[in-house]
Amino acid sequence: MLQKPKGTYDVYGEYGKKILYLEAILQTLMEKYNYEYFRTPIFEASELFHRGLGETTDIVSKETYDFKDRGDRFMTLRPEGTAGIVRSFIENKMYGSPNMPVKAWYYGPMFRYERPQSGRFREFYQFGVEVFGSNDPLVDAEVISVAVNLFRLLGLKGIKVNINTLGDTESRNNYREALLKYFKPYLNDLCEDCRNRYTKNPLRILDCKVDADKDIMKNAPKTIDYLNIESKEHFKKVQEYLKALEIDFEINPNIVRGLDYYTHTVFEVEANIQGFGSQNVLCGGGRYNNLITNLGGPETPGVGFAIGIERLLTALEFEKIELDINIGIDAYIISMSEKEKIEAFKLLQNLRLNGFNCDMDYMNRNLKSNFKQSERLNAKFVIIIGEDELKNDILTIKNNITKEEYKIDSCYIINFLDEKLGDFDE
RNA sequence: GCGAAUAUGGUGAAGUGGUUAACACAUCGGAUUGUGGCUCCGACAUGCGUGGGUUCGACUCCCACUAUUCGCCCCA
Repeated sequence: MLQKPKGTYDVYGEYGKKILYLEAILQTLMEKYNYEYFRTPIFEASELFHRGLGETTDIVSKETYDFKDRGDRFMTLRPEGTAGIVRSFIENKMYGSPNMPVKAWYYGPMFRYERPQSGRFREFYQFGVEVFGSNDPLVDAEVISVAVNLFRLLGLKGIKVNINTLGDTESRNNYREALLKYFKPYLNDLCEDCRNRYTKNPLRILDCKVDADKDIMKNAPKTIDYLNIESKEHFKKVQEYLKALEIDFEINPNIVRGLDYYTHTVFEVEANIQGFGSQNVLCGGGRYNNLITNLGGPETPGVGFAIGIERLLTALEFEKIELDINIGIDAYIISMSEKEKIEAFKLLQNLRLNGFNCDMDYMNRNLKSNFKQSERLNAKFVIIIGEDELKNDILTIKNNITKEEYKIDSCYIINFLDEKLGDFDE
């Protein structure tokens, strides 16, 4: 049997409704924040991600979907959203826009070649925002607030915001040096992964889970101690603004994030659900003041985050949060025999054009099966057209919940449904 | 890339080295029911992930592969 590729999934049924509902929420939320919708290509020149995310990051070195197109160009399925948006920002010369900052949001599939596990896929969806052009710590706080307010809006409790700062380039480099110097004598005491990280990405040693409890870790230099005055001030302001928005946060010096482009604020938003493990991190992001120049644009500050949609939906399920999705149809039409079918079909279209969600039998079911089908579809009303109905130009309509049955003139059906469906809303 | 578990019909599953692979749900047909939802009767795996091997004989034992799930790494 043909199967879907590893790490992908099909969307249909109830899950499909949830996705559409969530997408609608994202859209209205971003309208409120006055962010602009961006959609960039799903594949880009490989170079974009190599330069954007950093050659040595795991995502680029072992997780990208790469291919050569028929013109021998190296292409990569996007593993994350930021690089593409930044490319678009530069290519469309938005840095010249009079209404800075440019506030962008995006939503779409990302691809990473990884072993799938709970809440992790090879094709997965991310929702994210990016703000370009303002170095104001207020923007850091606003971006965090977008994520937090989305989670609040959906009804997630126990949201935890962890923040840290890497400082500006100078601070970050100083800190990196300090870390290398600090860990050098202890290299043999660290796990194999950490020894690897030492050369590749020393900051990541800090959030190692294996060595987390060792004293070496606890006494390691903290980013906070290596900040220059401006960086310190920036971080202080971010906290101030977060407090102003009544967003609880914790400073976690071990959050360093895996991508090379971060400077200053980095943050993660956790769901804090028991048994959810590493999936708890629903959102990650931070400020990246060097990324735009790395990709060939003018010096422009930026800050953003990404949220994993599959994780978010799984979290909602774990927390037994029901989304307000529309289940069922207003009416299901049954014709007793072939003779009434065309009337049923006409009625079906008429009702649909008048705004009702309805359906009819396409399978020539018998009456019994049709009633079953109406229940499967969660139809509020069943409309029956038989010989009598056809002859007298009336309809038999049954409330599928109260089982009350009515016979009405077919010309009143719209009014009837309008009135009766109103009762359902009360 | 590393580690672990699992793999029987549409679904959930039971099962023994040996002629017909339980059971339940779902589905379909029929009986009954004042137009279905209860009850009753009937149908429904040419096959037990794929390929090898052991055996007189394997769904049941062994090996390989594949897939799924979970964890690690990393990330969202």
